[in-house]
Amino acid sequence: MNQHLQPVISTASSRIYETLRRDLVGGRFAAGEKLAINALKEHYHVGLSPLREALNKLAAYGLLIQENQRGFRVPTLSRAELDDIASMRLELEGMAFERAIQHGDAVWEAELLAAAHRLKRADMSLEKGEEWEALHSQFHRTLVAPCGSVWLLRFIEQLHDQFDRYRRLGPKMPTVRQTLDDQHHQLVELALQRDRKAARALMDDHIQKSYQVALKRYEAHA
Amino acid sequence: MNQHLQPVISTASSRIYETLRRDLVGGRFAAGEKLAINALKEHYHVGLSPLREALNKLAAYGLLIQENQRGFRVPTLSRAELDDIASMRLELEGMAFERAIQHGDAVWEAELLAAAHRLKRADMSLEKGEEWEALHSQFHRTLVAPCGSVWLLRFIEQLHDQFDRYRRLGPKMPTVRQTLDDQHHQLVELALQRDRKAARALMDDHIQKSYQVALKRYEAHA
DNA sequence: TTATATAGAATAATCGATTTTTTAACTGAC
DNA sequence: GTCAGTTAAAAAATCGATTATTCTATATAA
Repeated sequence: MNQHLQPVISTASSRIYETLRRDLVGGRFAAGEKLAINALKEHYHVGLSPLREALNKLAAYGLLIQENQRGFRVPTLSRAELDDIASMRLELEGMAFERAIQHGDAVWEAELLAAAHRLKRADMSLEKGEEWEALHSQFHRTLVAPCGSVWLLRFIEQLHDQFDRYRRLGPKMPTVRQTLDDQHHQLVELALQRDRKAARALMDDHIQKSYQVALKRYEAHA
Repeated sequence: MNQHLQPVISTASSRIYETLRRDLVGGRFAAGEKLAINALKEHYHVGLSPLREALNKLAAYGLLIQENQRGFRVPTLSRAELDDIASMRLELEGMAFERAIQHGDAVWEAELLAAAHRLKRADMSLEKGEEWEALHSQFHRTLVAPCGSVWLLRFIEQLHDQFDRYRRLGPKMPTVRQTLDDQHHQLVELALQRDRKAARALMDDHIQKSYQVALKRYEAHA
């Protein structure tokens, strides 16, 4: 499901990394909060060494701030950063989607349809939990997967995690969500038709709308 | 000099991280090599815990590959990856430079001239060691610094480190190097004149030429 | 009162040793 | 000779304890 690390074999360190990543993205820690390592150790039933290794990785990934001799903090949120993240998503995901449309083959088309279908079923259940989040991430990953650039995919993944810290600040907004869910299918449509320009335009619009949602939530939150 | 971590206060972990990063970028480890943690411990006179924390961060940063239960390896080099890195640099650094030219203020102009001057003095000494590398990195960072996007700067920094693994595979090539050094000054010129289009074009050419150098070295190496 | 100093508690970083897993060498059956 | 199974050695991951640093509260001096 998640290719953040090859979880073929798991270690305590890789497990707690993935768990913490999800919890950070899902907003289970307050922005700006100082992490109490001992408390984490207890809460997640994990030893100090694997925990610290995971925290170090998360800091390098950008989901934590590390300050020498004073541990780890959850990054604060700001309008400026949200704008930055959204505008980088516009540039990079748009670019990647266009390239994916140029290079994607029949296997990709099938995977796209599959990912969209799985997501739609989750949309309908109206249970927007971790399950939906995973399918949603996977769908967006599939859209850009055959773009041909490993580094572009890596940056997009990172931006998604950052963006979701804002998007997931509040509860779902059914009407906007409906529009966004519909766009997912239209994105697949345009991809299959290889209509690069229209696909790019829709992707831009999709990110813009998501940004509006995230911004509303951020402002309600602050 | 390097803002990879705030080295205001340093810990064993942050020191060994920075040292290893330099050594990885500088090619002091063979591509694909498996890192012998015990040997590293001895060589760098550092304990196991800070060393492992540094290795974890470097893996998250992309300068190492981590495989569960089988430690850390230096990523291999490939033509495809070099192409990817170079084309991402073209996109992102070009974008950043254009934005920097739009937003950079008088302080930036001064810093640009200063960075270019320091680099030129190092160019002339013909000693292309770590000292020159540091000034070169700093110069390129300064070029794009006021682009307005923290995430864009972060990605560019990462791509530079990756690119340098290829560029630094071989010894200097005086004639090409002369051209590239000259371009540094022309980049400053065009930035001061706020000639966005020309600046972008020159940046593209600069990265292209650097890519040619890196590619030659990669092919000679393999 | 304000600022500075300091002791004690809390926390971060690191160390040394242990446990777990992988790798390499060896064995014997086919 | 080759291959599966076994074992010893090596390496990775983790643990428990120690050391170093920061934070907090209190005391003292200007």
